[in-house]
Amino acid sequence: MSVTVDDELWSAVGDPIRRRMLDLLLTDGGGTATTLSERLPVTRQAVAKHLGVLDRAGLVHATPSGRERIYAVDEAQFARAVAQLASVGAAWDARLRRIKRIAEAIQLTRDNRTDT
Amino acid sequence: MSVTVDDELWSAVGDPIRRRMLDLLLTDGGGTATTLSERLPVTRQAVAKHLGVLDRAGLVHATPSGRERIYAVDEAQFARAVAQLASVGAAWDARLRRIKRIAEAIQLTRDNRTDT
DNA sequence: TCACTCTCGCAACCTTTGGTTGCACATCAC
DNA sequence: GTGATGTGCAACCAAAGGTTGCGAGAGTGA
Repeated sequence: MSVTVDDELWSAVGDPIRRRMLDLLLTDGGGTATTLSERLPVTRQAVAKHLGVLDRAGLVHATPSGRERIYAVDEAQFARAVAQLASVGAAWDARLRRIKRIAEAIQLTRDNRTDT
Repeated sequence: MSVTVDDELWSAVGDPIRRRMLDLLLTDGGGTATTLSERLPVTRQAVAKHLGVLDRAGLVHATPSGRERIYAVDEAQFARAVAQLASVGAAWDARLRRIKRIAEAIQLTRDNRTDT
């Protein structure tokens, strides 16, 4: 349970650079490795590798345009990814609540015993 | 915006082994590197390293007990982490919705122009 | 007490991943 | 055609995840 999620997706989103890239691509509606690298603390080649990772995870796709390769977020896939993140978060949250309830129940049991 | 989150936290949760470890610790209420490694596809030492990462991220803490070191999830910190994940998910979701709305607005503008 | 067993931590080593530089090739603009 | 710009590929480096091997405490039992 809870790890029904594609590991590739988590590791794609787990990297801070890749999260910023997704942010930039969403804000600007698209971009190339070069334009992205100008706004990131890494070189163009590093950005290109990250774009490769995101591409393999299906989160972005490239559109060749002349000598450029314009990348954009695949919104459907990205929405699915966000939904999966939310689902895992919700599962963990539910589990925490259950633990808390059990802990309180045990406390009650202890109180009863002390009473007796 | 959106990357207000601790990068350490994301990378801690980004690893599939560490997610399963958190799952196991939550389910069993605690465990040692040895007991965890019996239920994971990696060696005890690898688990110990992951526990170190989770510890430095504040998500778990160890309690020495005789010759064992029992690790348990720090529920408060973990709850904070889940909340941050959820918040980033919500931010991305909101951004997607806004993009969709803008796209529809542009479509309407086009339609108007065609009308004129 | 002494031997045995279990659990742990440390060190050495390997592989993958994120990052860099350097270079060759294609494309646009003049 | 020539120069500037954007891309991809290859080699190289450092950090992270993983393994094996070993030595040192902490329990257990004769």
